[in-house]
Amino acid sequence: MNQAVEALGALAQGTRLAIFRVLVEAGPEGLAAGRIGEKLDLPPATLSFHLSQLARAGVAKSRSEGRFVIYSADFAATNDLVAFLTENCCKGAYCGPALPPHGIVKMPERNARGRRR
Amino acid sequence: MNQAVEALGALAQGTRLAIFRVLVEAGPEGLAAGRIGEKLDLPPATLSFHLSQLARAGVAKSRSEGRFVIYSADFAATNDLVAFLTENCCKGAYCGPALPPHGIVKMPERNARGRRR
DNA sequence: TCCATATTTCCAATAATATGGAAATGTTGT
DNA sequence: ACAACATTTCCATATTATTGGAAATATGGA
Repeated sequence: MNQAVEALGALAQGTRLAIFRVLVEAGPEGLAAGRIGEKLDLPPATLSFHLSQLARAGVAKSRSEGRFVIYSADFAATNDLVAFLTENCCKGAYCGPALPPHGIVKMPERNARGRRR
Repeated sequence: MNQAVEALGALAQGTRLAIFRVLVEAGPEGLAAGRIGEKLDLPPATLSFHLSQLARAGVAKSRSEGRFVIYSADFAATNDLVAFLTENCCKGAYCGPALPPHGIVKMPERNARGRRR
């Protein structure tokens, strides 16, 4: 619960949500901090502040690669967050009316044997 | 995007997240403000403040019923929010590693003809 | 109408957060 | 060791959010 508040709080801010979406689009590979700053035109101090918030909250992670710091979205944490939000939803019954256009994260396609492609 | 920041901001707070979860559990029927306050032991002013934040952000809605005000979660808005968070995720490819235990909201079951049951 | 109950508004004190310039830190290549 | 670049830390400032007591408002029933 506290974890969820942290994660939501990290995303509940224009600049950070923009950063997060850049990271989601970038995928597991991630993106160097500087590239993110260029895309969103953010001064280094501001960028660094928000990246550290995202990482502290667990929705993004960073790894060092040479003199770059590569940030990427934490997809597992994001899924956990989404699951938490709708936990106990209507005690298990369908609770429309809206039908989601797609899932949280696409399931890997499977062949007839049930193996991932 | 602004809409998403509002929605996330509404949920990014301990008291409000607790309220929201009570509403999610209550389902579309909703719950009178007072009942929520009892469950979470909140003073009226505080409760009212947070309920109005949730409603303003669109993740909850209210209707009057006699002298009660019934609040309920807005499931459609919640789904939109979740969809937005993972939009353009990995440009369409599966982006594990975690597989979600279940969908955002359960799809209604369909029979062989594709009709809802 | 009058009373009991439900919810909201008003208000002030307190705390937390966002911003970005300047300087510090760390890393690579010469 | 030095220069060039990437990122973070330090700092001050401005803005916004949370809290709850007390009073106001609204509804239903006797």
